[in-house]
Amino acid sequence: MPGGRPRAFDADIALDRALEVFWRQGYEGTSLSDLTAAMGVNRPSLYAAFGNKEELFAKALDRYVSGPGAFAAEALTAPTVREVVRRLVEGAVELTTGANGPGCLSVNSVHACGPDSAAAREAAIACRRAGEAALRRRFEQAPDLPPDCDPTVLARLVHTVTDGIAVQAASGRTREELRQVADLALRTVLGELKDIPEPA
Amino acid sequence: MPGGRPRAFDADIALDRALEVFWRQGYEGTSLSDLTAAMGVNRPSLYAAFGNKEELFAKALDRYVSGPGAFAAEALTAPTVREVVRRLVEGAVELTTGANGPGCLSVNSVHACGPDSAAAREAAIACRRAGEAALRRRFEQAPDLPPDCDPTVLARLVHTVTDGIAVQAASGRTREELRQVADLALRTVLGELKDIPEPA
DNA sequence: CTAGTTATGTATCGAACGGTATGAAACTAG
DNA sequence: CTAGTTTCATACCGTTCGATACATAACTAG
Repeated sequence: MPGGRPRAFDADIALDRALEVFWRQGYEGTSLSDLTAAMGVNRPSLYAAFGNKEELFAKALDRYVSGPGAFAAEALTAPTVREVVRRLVEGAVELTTGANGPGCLSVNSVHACGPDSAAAREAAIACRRAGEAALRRRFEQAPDLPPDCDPTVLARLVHTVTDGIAVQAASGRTREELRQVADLALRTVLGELKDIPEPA
Repeated sequence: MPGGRPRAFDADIALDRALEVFWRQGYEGTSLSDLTAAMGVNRPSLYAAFGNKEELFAKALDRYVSGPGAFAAEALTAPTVREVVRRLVEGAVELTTGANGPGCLSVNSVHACGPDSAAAREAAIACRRAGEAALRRRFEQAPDLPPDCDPTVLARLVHTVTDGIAVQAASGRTREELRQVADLALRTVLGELKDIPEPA
C-alpha cells in the first residue's frame, strides 16, 4: 500500500547545503528563504523532511560534529596528551579558516542569543559540553599528566583556546596568522607538560 | 530662534539601556521593539536621537569599549608584560561573567553574520583590531620580552585566550570555573616569560 | 500674544519573517 | 485501470521586522 511520489532531492545533500548556510550566516542570520534557495527544496518539502528551522539546525549541527568537526573526536585517540592537544588546536585552525568558514558553527551558534534562538543556542551549548566532557575524560585517564594539573581545568583551557581561534577566524584572521598563534599556544600551554615522557 | 520641546529622556542613560540589550541579546537578536521598550523611548525619538539600528549599535559599542571594556586599555599601562597579560585575562573573566553578561559584546557581535548585519559585524571587527593593535604596540616597546617571542603573535595569542574566555562565558561557564582556567592559562602562557625579570 | 522649532505619541508603511493550506503530480499495490 | 499514499509547487496565513508620516505638545525668541 505504501509508495508515494519519490523525493526530488537527496536529503543528505540538502542537509549539507543547510549546514553550509548556517555556518556562513549563523542561525539568526539565516532565513527559510536562504535555506530553501541553497537546498533546492521547496518550503513545504523542507518542513516535511526536517521539521522546522530549529530541528533542521539541530540536524545540521549533528552533521557538523560528525563531518567537519570529526577531527576533534579523532584527536582524543592520540597516544599522548601533548599530541591530543596539538591535534585539537591545529585542527581548529584548519577548520575555522576553511572554505566554508570562516569560523566554527558551534561557536557561532552560542552567540545566537535572541529570544527566538534559545533552542539553537542550547543545542550548540549541549554539543560543546559533550565535546569538552570527552576531552576531560581523555585527560582523566591519561598517565602522562603532571599530578598538579587538574584534567578538568586543562580540558577547559584547551577548549578555551580553540574557541578563541574560532573567534579570531571569524574576525578575519588568516590561516597562516592563526597557525603562528597555534604554534605559540602549543609551546606555552604545553610548556608544563613538555618534560613528561610519553606513557608506556 | 532655537529651543523646541525638550527631550523626555536622557540620551546617555538610554544608550546604556541599549547597550545592555545588545549585550544580552546580540545585534541580530535585538529588535527595535526590544530597544524602545528597554530605553523608554518612542521609535521616532530613537531614530531622531541615534540614527538607525546600525548607528545605535555603533554608539553602544563605543560606550562598551570606554565603559565596561575600559579595563583592557588600562591594562596596557601595567609595568610588565606579565602584569599586562594578567590584567587582560583576569579582566576578561570578570567582564564576561558579570551581571550584564554572560559574554562579551564585541565577541558576540563578530558572530552576527547574517546579510543585514554586515555593518555591525564590521564595527565589532574594527574595534577588536584596534584593541589588538594597541596590545601589539605595548609588547613591541616592551624590554622584557624574550627575543624569540614575536610581539605580534603574542598579542594575538593573548587576544585569542580572552576571546575563548568570552565564548566559554557565553556557554554558561561560571566565574569561578573561568578563574581556574585563567589561572592555568597564565601559568602556562606566561611560562616562557617567567624567568624574565621586570625592566628597570 | 504669535512664529518658529524640536520632540512626542499614534498609527502605519512595505517587506520579510516562520510556517501552512490546498490541490495537482508521481509513485505503489491490487 | 483504480485506490491509496507521499511529495511537489503555488499561493497564502498572521506576525513582526526596520523605518516613517502626521498631527500634536512643549519649548524659545521676539
